Amino acid sequence: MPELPEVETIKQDMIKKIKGKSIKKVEIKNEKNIRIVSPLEFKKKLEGKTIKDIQRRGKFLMLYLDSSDVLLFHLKLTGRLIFSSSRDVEPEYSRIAFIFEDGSTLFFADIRGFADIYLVSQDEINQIPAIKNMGPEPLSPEFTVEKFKDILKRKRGKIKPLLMDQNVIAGVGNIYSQEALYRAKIHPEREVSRLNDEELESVYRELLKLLEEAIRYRGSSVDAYVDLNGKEGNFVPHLQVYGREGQTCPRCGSIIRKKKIGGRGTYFCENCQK
DNA sequence: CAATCGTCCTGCGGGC
DNA sequence: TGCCCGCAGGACGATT
Repeated sequence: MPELPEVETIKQDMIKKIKGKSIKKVEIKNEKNIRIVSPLEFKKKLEGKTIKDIQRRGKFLMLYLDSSDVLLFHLKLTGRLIFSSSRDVEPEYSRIAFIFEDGSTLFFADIRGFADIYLVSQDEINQIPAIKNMGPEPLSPEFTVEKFKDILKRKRGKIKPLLMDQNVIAGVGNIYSQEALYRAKIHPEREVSRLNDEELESVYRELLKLLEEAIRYRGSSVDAYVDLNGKEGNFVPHLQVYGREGQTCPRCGSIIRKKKIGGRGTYFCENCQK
């Protein structure tokens, strides 16, 4: 499941590999992920267009075209974007092929089919509900510790579900919310209104360090995530609690627990997360 | 009104 | 060994 570090990795690779390329042909094998526009309109609006810029917002990847349109991807759980220098090397579960003038191809693949693909004009981006209400980018300079505290102090509820709420902070999902809390030594079920300044500051610091570190390691290949070259990220060995139920806590040696919190599987150390 | 549930879907793992 | 059931989850809409 691609979260901010994984989408950021894909974005950086895309800037190197497909920025400036012109889409010659779009082949749709499975249209299920395409939202709002019809497959025919999707093809028509993309063929002949050039990719001018690539950006990320939360877990969304945004490809700006030389028309006024933007191609948006949200990979959800099992969506993949894989670049190949040849259109003949088709990845597993491939659904859409974006074939460039030079024959190189961007494949969109998805196992479970939850991913969303939008094609909208630039001024329609903010009409997409998931983007309209999205919280700040955690790695932007404006996202200061004061801003973080301001936002969370207005909220009620358990800290972990709040961290992965896209309307609170953009891009943080199930994996990085729980890893950040482990690093900050905060129990995922702590009521946010009962966290003091020092604790909130620690969550902020650890979250930002974690995201930056995960980007340097090209993300975590949990579930279906691979990078633009189809290669796995290198951050999984650096995850300290995620997926480690029954193993010992790297910090205190207690047994790591798994519990459903806010409907999502959450791993934590009951001994050192208070 | 905030929290939980069902929905989409399919690969995989646990259990027998 | 092999089969089958049910779990996993991002975000949204419905429900309690």
